Amino acid sequence: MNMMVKHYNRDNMADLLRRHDINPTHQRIEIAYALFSRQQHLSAEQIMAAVNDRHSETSKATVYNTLKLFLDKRLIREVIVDPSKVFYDPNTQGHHHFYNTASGQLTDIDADGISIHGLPTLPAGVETEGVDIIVRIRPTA
Amino acid sequence: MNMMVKHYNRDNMADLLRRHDINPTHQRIEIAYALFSRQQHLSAEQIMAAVNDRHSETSKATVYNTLKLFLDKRLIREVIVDPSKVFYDPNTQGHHHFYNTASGQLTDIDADGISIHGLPTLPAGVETEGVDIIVRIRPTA
DNA sequence: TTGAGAATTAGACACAGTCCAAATATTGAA
DNA sequence: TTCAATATTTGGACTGTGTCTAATTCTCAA
Repeated sequence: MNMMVKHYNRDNMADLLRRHDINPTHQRIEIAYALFSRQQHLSAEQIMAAVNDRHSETSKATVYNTLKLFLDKRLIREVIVDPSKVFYDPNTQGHHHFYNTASGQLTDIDADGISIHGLPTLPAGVETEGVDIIVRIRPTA
Repeated sequence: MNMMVKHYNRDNMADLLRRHDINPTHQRIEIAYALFSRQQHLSAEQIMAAVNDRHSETSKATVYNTLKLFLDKRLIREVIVDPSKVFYDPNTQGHHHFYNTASGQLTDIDADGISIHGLPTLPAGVETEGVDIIVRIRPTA
């Protein structure tokens, strides 16, 4: 559990970026802030809207470039559950998801206390990047 | 385990469709046959290519309509691991996936012998549609 | 101050998937 | 068999994510 940071502001965003080997530019700070201050799953489109709330400041290309950079530096995760768009998740701690296929609603499941038994050994030459459990749910029939 | 059907041909495809409350048209039989005879994960584009191998017979709209119908009737499953396209899976038996994020390779993991402990209870008014485990792997660093 | 590398940008582009109204096929009642 | 109602398929325009590129702007060390 990351108990250290209780409150996110633009200053500790810069520190966070530096710690992940990312040059903290204005745009990168805004994008990180959008994700970390909300602690939610956001799509690229939602992030762009959040960042350009008042004045248009950050281009679509930069949003996508930056999200890819953050992924690369392991600052955020991708959540791929919706066939039409990717969600970006500021929580890189182990956790899983409920996904309501009717509403598109995505909810965290804390990984603490969850265990999986019986997974086969990995093929040679590869390592595990992560294990995602997605519990797909729907309104009771 | 579905031990009954060992070999798939267009005739038992029609039966299979009827059993799932699907009117077996030419196009639907071809699409079902493409998936079930291969027993693989295919994208819509791959299915269209398979079905229109010799002569162009089935339109893009029909491929998408039909896949949606098959999903609805629980004849096939969607596998959502690739941000750019959906895969369709003729295997609706419980199973999970290795997903190689570098190559896009998708491999089945039989669900037999795999158990998950500690999942929280479901929110009210919903039921589980399925539990997917995706083990994301990458070439060793 | 300068210039080289890093970052950002607008906008064209790619492409999976959707939508629609017209055409075609199927069915069943008479 | 015929006809009309219904179900299905179709081409093609369209949407919305996400990518690419060449030009611009920023940063910072010398």
